[in-house]
Amino acid sequence: MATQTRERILDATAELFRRHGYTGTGLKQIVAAASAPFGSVYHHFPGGKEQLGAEVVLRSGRMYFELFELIFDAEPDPLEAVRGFFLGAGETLRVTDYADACPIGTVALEVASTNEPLRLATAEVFEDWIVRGAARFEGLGLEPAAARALIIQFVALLEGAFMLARAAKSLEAMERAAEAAVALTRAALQQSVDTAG
Amino acid sequence: MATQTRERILDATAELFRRHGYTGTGLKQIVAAASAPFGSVYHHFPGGKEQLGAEVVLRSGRMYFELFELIFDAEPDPLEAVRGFFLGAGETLRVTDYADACPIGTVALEVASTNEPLRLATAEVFEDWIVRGAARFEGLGLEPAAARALIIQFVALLEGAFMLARAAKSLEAMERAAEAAVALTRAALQQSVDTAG
DNA sequence: GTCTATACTTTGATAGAC
DNA sequence: GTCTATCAAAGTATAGAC
Repeated sequence: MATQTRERILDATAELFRRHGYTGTGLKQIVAAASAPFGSVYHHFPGGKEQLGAEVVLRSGRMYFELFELIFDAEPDPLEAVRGFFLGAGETLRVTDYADACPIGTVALEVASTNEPLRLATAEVFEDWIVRGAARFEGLGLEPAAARALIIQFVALLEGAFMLARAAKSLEAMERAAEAAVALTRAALQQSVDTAG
Repeated sequence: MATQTRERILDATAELFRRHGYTGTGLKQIVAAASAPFGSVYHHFPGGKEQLGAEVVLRSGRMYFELFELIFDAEPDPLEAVRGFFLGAGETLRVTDYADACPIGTVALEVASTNEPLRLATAEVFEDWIVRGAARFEGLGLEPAAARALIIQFVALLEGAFMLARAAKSLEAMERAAEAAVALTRAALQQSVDTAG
């Protein structure tokens, strides 16, 4: 079915983007990994590689935020949820030999100055994470500005830790990032209690 | 002179890596930007693009750490130095229309799973920053483990903030990263005083 | 030794057979 | 509508003129 081919192409592209980035991933590589004929890329994505890339970025962004929500729904203690999210990302990294990190981060740095439609797609994903993540922290009593600041610091720590961990093939940076995120969250929650009280 | 050509090639490559990344930068693009004949790349870098890339990564790593030391030598208050370093990086980003970030970060994510010599070069740079940065914080009274943790968190925050800032073409993430770095530093210094006292 | 011309591969994209 | 054959351009690398 056509939809299945489309799905396979999107999945294969996301996988390849994580390992090789946007410019490092060829359309021929993609159709080979998706077991699809070459022409099907342009059938399903008339805009070519750029359109396919943008859809993969947006789709991956949604999937990662769902994972974030899953963990925060399951863990009542926000500090433990924060720790669990970072260490879970680290565990995925480790079991895939430090290959499966965030497909958006790599693409974001590559295209920021060269491909405006794709830059906008990465910016949209990050802003969506920030807005929806901030809403969660507001639910814990944080002021809007404090909640937004905290989630921005999370994303920066997470993406930076992905970079360091993949380069070193070590979880050390992810563990230190987890500790920083927990400390920042604890301080923000404490601050909100002090202000309210 | 031969050395000048070599320098021009290294400078041009570093500049292009920041904007287009490793796979996105072609050798033809490099020699054009450096006003050098094509053959001179292989004359000065017999290992081709890979050797050139590794040298650029190591060289850029040294330059960025020198900048870090310059700022920390000039500012006696460590909290102000931390803030100044992050905001200075943000200012450079802004005046270059969010193009001139860290040439190592982009390359690091691209090559982590595809080019082992280059991955090792990026890992070497990050580890060098961490070791030498930690030495500075130990000088302020931090335990070795605490100093190492703090500088790792800095680098993660900085690289992550570069990513978010370039995607959004906004300094917001860099400003929040600066605040996080200052807060983490303040807490670490306080902790070391408490322990010593 | 500096540089030019070229070889060979792979890229994104398209036209047209079936 | 699915897929194959092919395009022009750009990629890295090399051979050889001067």
